[in-house]
Amino acid sequence: MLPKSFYDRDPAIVAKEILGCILVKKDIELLEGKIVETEAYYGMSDPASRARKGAKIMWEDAGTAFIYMVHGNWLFNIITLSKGEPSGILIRAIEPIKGIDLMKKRRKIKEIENLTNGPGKLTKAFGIDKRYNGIKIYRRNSPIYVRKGRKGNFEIVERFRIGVKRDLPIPLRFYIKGNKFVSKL
DNA sequence: AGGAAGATCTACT
DNA sequence: GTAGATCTTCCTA
Repeated sequence: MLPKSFYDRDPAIVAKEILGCILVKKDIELLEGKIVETEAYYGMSDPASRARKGAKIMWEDAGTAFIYMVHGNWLFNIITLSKGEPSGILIRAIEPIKGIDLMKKRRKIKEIENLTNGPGKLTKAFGIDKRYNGIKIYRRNSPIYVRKGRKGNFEIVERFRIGVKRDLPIPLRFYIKGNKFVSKL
């Protein structure tokens, strides 16, 4: 399982290095998925950042889960840190590994490719909502955490972020090239 | 009270 | 594949 120090770095670095790792939810159920797409968000210097909208939780320590609602969807973020500025990464898409039947049930569909290929979709499939806001995912016994995946060779594609009104002039969206579960090319 | 928000679903061309 | 409606909570007036 990834230690707190992993998250305590620049969000763009964390966003890239977490690709290929496994997102795990384990409490009364066991769900796993490989992280295939992420985005990085900075603090006050980032026009798209929730920090500017007064999300206090962004000032908590690295490795804190940050969950909020957009257009009727819960989005799952992890707090990171760079130079004392609040920042974070958004998990945009994962590839289902374990608990696929439960994910299908929650999403009410059966095509695997459509199960978790978007930030709002994966939270629904995993049953993640506001209740998990603020948990420390680096702690033992955390119901949600990330662990290292199998080493795989893949190329990382860099793109501009999706959906943000005003983006920064640098690419902050990262995904695994050729993966079917990426939300958008 | 009303609008905005880092999205998704559906119903078409 | 794309456009438009609609999703739900939070923030500001």
